Amino acid sequence: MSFYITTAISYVNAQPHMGHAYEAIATDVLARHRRQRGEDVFFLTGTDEHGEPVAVAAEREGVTPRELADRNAPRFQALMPRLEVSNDFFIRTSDPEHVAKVQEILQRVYDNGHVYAGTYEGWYCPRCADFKTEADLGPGNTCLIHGIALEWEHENNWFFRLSTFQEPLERIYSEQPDFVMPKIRFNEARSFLDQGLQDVSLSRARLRWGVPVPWDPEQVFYVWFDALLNYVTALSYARPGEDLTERYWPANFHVIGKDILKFHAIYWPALLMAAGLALPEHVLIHGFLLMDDQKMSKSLGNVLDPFEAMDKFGPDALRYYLLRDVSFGGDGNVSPASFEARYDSELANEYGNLASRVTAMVRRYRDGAVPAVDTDPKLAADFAGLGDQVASLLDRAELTQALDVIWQRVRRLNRYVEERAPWQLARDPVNADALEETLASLIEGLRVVSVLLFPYMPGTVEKLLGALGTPELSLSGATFAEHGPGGQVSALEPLFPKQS
RNA sequence: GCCGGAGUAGCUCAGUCGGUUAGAGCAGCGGAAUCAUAAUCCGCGUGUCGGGGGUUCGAGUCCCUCCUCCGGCACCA
Repeated sequence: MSFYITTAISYVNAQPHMGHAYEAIATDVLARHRRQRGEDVFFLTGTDEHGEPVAVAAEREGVTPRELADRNAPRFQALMPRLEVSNDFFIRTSDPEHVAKVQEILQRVYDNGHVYAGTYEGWYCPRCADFKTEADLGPGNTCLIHGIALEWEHENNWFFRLSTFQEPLERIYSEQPDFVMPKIRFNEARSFLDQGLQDVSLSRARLRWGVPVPWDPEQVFYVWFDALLNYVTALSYARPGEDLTERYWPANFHVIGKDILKFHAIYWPALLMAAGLALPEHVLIHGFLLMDDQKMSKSLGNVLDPFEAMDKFGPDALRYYLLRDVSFGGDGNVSPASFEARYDSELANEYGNLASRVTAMVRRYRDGAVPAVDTDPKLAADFAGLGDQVASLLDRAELTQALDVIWQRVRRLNRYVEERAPWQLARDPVNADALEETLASLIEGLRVVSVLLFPYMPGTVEKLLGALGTPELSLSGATFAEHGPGGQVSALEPLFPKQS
């Protein structure tokens, strides 16, 4: 069974920030979870490099657009391993293979009769070399950037017949209520659709930085059409000498931010239909990370810096925090203070310390040998069905809820330690059976929660499972066994050392 | 203006098909324990569930209305 998941591709006119990290992490959790299920996963991310804003930013800095892209794209690429993000390929839309494939697919759209020559009219700023939208007009139709009067100009463009896909799209929205998730975004997309679709321009005549239109080399494609197609083109060249398109297309999930909903929920399926390609199963929209209820922005200064956070606490702590503290799908506040509070109380005290105390007791009372005895059915009952529950929540992209049900078991295990008080049982050999049942049950419980936590905190979990001598990561193994695993526990450094 | 969300304990939020004394975490106060990263566990909440009205045996949960906040409403990546 194949599973293809993508993030949006990042625009290279700026630096990576927390929003990019957040999306990549969330997508990675879903990808790793599916691998745990034994599915054939392909996970794509990358950079979007063409278009006006890159050309403008490059000119401002006195470099070519390609130089700017070549400088910034590696920063996004380097972010992935630092975040422990397990993407299978990193696409750059300036890749020649992508460019050729975009031309091939859009030529097909043209041949299929979905493109026509038209004229775009609007307010044009000669300094910006760009048309302005209604929202960008200064008083008296002036340019907000340059303050000069705009000119009403027109440009010959190629147009995409988006309007002809009104009914097909309506059918998708009535037949697939989970095409766009969560529900609120689905409704937003549908209400957009209900207002009626108009054709959109497919090309730009005044811009050189883009994919040339094959039937009219004087123009380049509007960057969104070039960018969206990355999800398909990447499969054709990600593995040299192999075309993965048959194996993975259509995508199961496109994970994106709510700001680009329209392009993915309306334009993208229409474009795919025009090209005769299958549609993705789900478009999954996440919210924004806020600071003091405002959208994070560098100019405000007080941001939670992902690099700083990782330097101090490690990538797993950041991954955990973002998916734990912000209910996935909605907007949420993040701050250095709440990050450190979660780190101390949950990662260090609850999970990290649980691992420390349990492994220490096995080493202290049984020389590290995990008793191969039956586990406590009372504790096992509290783990019944957990793996299935997590899988079912993650099927619905409920990343925060899934993490919560796992975490309830972390807390359960700390309670169990107190209930059984192994240090008291250890004082009298008459309690040896009870002690061994307790230790075996705790090790088993710790193993199960850790396997389930793997998608969220891969590095930490691998370290812990290694110390437990049970490195198996498959989801089917995340079942609380009736019999303790036996084996040998080795020494374990604190998983999340206290920082202060 | 139209459409869609949200308004629940000091803070952050959960509350599925309307049903027993409205929940969790954090913070605070008190206690137990000592295996562990001084980490854990237990106990402690008289909340106008935004205001008002209605339906119902019964509403945070449905309907109406009002108030406040946020988002979408077409070619910015």
